[in-house]
Amino acid sequence: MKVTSYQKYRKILVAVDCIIFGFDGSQVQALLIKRRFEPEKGKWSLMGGFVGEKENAEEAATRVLRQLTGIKNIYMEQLATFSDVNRDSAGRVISIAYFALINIEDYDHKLQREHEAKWFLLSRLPPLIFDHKEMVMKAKERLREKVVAHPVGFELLPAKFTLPQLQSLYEAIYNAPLDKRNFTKKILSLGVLKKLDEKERQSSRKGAFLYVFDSRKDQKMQADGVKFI
Amino acid sequence: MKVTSYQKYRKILVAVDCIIFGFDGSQVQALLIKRRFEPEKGKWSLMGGFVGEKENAEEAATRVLRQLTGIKNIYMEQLATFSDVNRDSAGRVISIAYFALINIEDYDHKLQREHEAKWFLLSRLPPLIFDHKEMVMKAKERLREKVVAHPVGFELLPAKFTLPQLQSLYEAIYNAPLDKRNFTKKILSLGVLKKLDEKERQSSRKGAFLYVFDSRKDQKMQADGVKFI
DNA sequence: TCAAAAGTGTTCTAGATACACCCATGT
DNA sequence: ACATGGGTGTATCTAGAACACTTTTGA
Repeated sequence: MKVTSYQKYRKILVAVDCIIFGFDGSQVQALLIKRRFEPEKGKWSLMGGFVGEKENAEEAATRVLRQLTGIKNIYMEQLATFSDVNRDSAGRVISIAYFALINIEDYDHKLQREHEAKWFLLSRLPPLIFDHKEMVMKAKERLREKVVAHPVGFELLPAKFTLPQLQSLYEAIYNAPLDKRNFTKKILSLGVLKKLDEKERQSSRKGAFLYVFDSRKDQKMQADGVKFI
Repeated sequence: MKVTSYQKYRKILVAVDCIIFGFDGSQVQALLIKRRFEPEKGKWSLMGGFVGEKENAEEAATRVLRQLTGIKNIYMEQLATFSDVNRDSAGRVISIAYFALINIEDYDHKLQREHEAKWFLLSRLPPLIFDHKEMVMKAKERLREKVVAHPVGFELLPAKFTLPQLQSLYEAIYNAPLDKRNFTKKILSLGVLKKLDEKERQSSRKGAFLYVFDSRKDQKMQADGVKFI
């Protein structure tokens, strides 16, 4: 039985916008699309959508992410809600922003073409519509904070990766160089990596050993509250 | 000129809810009210309200906080948005939760009576309506994270406070005892406290020196990224 | 004079930092 | 043979943790 005490209040359009980060081996990038409808049609924008009647914001964001990337199990978390009265030039819309981390390799390139999507270096973002730039900046900040205490960085890498790749990722996130020996020592001491008997040989003659993330060990560590890098 | 491309989407009621933390000298508490309208009238609830046409969520939360506490400059930040389809039994409402820290002394007791508000120990919360319990738990977690790197704890204390009071606050937030000597050493080494020539004598015969928070020093420290406790 | 809380220093330990050379391989 | 990136160990420094006694004063 519905009660009616809320009837006098004005409803508002509710959207989600997704900040999608990827890592190309040396830089962190964000995935943007060319907006296909008015207002601001043709401008660069985050991928977004409206929250439907029968879904919560997380479901809406998951749907939007799958539409764009084709990936089902994506690392995603709520960032913040943006609600300024005039943030959208076409009317009152609040937007719940989510940030997501994906492995660029998993990304479906057909979908990329379909959506006119493009990866941009965080340091070279094009002008974005509305408050989307602010969203990206906030997401970048959150990623940095997050990475200190949680192993989210691995989401950005392929399943098998080398220590130099992992180090580059952390250097890109912190925007600062790290000492190779100290990095190796610390990351291995966490005990969440499993060394494979296999080498990656694209990037050097000697080749670098591949590792995989061992999520069982990670769970134990999360419980103990260990810090990453 | 308004464009109309959003017309086909369904609008949603948007509310804010405020988790208000206070500190009574030994325990962290949350301020709750008895809900005065249906549904769930008479049950314990967070203080909330709807986001109006001409305000953003932060303005709405500030308004709600002032209504309840009478305090104007309140420490507040956005926590998260809760959007489950059936979270409110009276219809689809999403809620943007804010958490706020106040000094219990600043609190206007007339308003407290007016709203049938009451402080509850975090360890002894009554049953709460909807998803408000989840909101409080998330806020508690955020407070703990926050306090590590930012001097937000001071918001919970009166302007003049003693080191033992400050220590009790941190012990309450961490829910763990701290060593008095290590605590004193560290907090003073931060250089954000100014010792007064005045003693507080309620809680001991010897009396404890009062301190004030020196925000100029704090700003410098924030820039340098120092950690609290 | 004693009960109750405030105040105060030193030692030990673990984690972070700084730092330089050899290795494996393709060309 | 050499250029390129991969891999490895040690010494130092710093921050955090552990730990106990003296001081003040009102009752």
